[in-house]
Amino acid sequence: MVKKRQRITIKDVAREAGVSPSTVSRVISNNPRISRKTTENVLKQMKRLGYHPNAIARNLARNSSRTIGLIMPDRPGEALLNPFFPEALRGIIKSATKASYDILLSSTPPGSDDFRTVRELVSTAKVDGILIMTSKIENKSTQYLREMEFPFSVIGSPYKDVDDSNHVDNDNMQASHELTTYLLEKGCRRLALITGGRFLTVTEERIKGFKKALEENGVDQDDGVIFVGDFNEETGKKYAREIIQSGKEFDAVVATDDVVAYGVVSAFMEEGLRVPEDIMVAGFNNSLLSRQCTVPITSVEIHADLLGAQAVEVILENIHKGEQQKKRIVTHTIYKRKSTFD
Amino acid sequence: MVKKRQRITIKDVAREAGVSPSTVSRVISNNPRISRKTTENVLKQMKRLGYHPNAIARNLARNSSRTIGLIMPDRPGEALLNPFFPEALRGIIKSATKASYDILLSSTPPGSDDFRTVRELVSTAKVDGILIMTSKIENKSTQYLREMEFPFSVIGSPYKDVDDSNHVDNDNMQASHELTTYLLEKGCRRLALITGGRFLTVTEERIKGFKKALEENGVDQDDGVIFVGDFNEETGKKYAREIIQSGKEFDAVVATDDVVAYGVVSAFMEEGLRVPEDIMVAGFNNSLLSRQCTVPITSVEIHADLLGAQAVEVILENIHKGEQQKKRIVTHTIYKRKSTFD
DNA sequence: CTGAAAGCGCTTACAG
DNA sequence: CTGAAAGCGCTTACAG
Repeated sequence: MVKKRQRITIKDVAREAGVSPSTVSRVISNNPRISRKTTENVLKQMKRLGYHPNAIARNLARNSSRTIGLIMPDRPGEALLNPFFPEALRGIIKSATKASYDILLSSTPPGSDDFRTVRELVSTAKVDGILIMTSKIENKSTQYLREMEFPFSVIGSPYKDVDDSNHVDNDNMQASHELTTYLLEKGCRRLALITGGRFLTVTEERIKGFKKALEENGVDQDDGVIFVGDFNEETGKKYAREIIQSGKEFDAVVATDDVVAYGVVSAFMEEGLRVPEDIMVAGFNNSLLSRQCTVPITSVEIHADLLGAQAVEVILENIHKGEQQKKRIVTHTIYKRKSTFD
Repeated sequence: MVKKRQRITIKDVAREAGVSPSTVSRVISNNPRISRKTTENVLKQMKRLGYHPNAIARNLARNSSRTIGLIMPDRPGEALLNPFFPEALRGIIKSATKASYDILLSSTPPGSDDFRTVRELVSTAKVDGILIMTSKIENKSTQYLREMEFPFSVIGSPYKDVDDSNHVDNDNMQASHELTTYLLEKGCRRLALITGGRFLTVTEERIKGFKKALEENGVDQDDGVIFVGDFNEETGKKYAREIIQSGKEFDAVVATDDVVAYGVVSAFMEEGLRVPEDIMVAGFNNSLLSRQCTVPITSVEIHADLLGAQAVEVILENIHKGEQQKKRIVTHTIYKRKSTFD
């Protein structure tokens, strides 16, 4: 058995300092009504005894945990490998730390789902707020949290046309619009867009931006073709081949993730097409891959770390002011590279 | 303000079920001494009232948090981008979930250090065990945890020749030995090894394995040159150029991380060398990059997810049996690819 | 400026 | 098989 060290409590400090536990407690929480002399004396004893307040007892008494629960992407396997995740995590930790909040990585058991985890976190009082990293259009969890008036925020856009409080996202329509416009300005006229699943809000937004740019530039909608796939290399390769075989002489491909764009470039090169000379390619997320592959790929940086940091701040405001925050937008940046002649 | 929902407590359930709070508590914890009839009745009331035990109160009473504190790599910025991290995290979460433990991502404020975070976690009783993801040779934190007899484990090898309890690692010497032997069997005779900093145990181990393989195959030690650098592409490029300029006709390079190996390959190709025809290259970590770059790179898979999962189990055994576990070894696998003619 | 007391919501020996 | 009581280590109105 682990040796039971005798925990030093507030009572021990009180006894040694010759004051009451209440006073010690007030010193801990910097209550200004305690005299300077008493404060110093108590602090001295705390130090001498090596006292540290027990967070759990404090949480119980205060009815708050100073902890934010993190709901990770559904399929951690894949999602964790996307650099978006660690970058967002970094922002989350940074913001939480600044406010002295901890992050609880709660565990969704296999066979279970997010919603269950969310309810569990709320009902057991383990956390003061919940940060959801998925961004499906449908979301029982956010509905539930809203009903319970429990502080939360979502990275991405959880629902369409319903309500847009408590989430943090890029302006995906605008980003897609800018990227497409940039390609049109480069002279491209037949563009393909490869997206993720249509159940993702981000997909819908990027399609809108893509179409809008075509329209504004007088490009026939039929020359803007949309392919729906997954966030992996295979999707890129598959559609690249389709694009070649279509015989429609595309001159640009926009992919919704760099790994997809990478697959597109690879397949083109295998088939003897040159990027960017024969066809331009651009992606999203500005990942390591987009920077380091043979033909560096133009890509939209979405600033995942800021998304994470802002999401935490939304929760904190929700906790402290009880406000359901409006949607917060994080800026994006297009990094222009060789795959589009830059 | 957030609406204060009246929390349903054990007392409410007790009242409705016509029993004492003690009995309800026993039902919650599946105490077998409670009669079947009482149990059913209590469960029914719990359900009817929507009761969920308060984890914080429970933790205080039990003097345990059922939470494991995770100490992330020092410089989260860089480290989080290494795929090792998310993969290990996945294993950690999986193992913790299975045992119904939560993970606390504790925040090391900037300007502070790991050790401080560790002490804070221990002294505030926020966690029952600590998992350290860094693996320096020197480590105040592990010393401290050992002295306090506080359950912990480390991924990697924290110290040399001192004590080897409570950590989980690959057999880095063996892995390096195997990889080197494989290259020697391919006919290579002048090998370069590019490592990370010498303060890392993994560096020392891989150097040992490298040298041992050379020795066993009667290759002159002078033909096995060691370069010390960082875990990035630049290191690879820099030493690749040195290798070319040395005029020593190297025929293989082993890099301690795929991103370094990638830099090596890039620089060689820029200089007109062919990989693998002119020189072979191999790396460690079997990252996406090693699989997806133009010349796929032979790499050692270290199974980061298993390292994470095992690290959690070591902590759990430490918590429950009080045993300082011996070192646990996780297997590795060499993936042979084009960069070494496979 | 400080203390006595009640309370946060559980658990668990002890007694029956 | 079940209950009354004490306790986990804090916080915080209330009173002075």
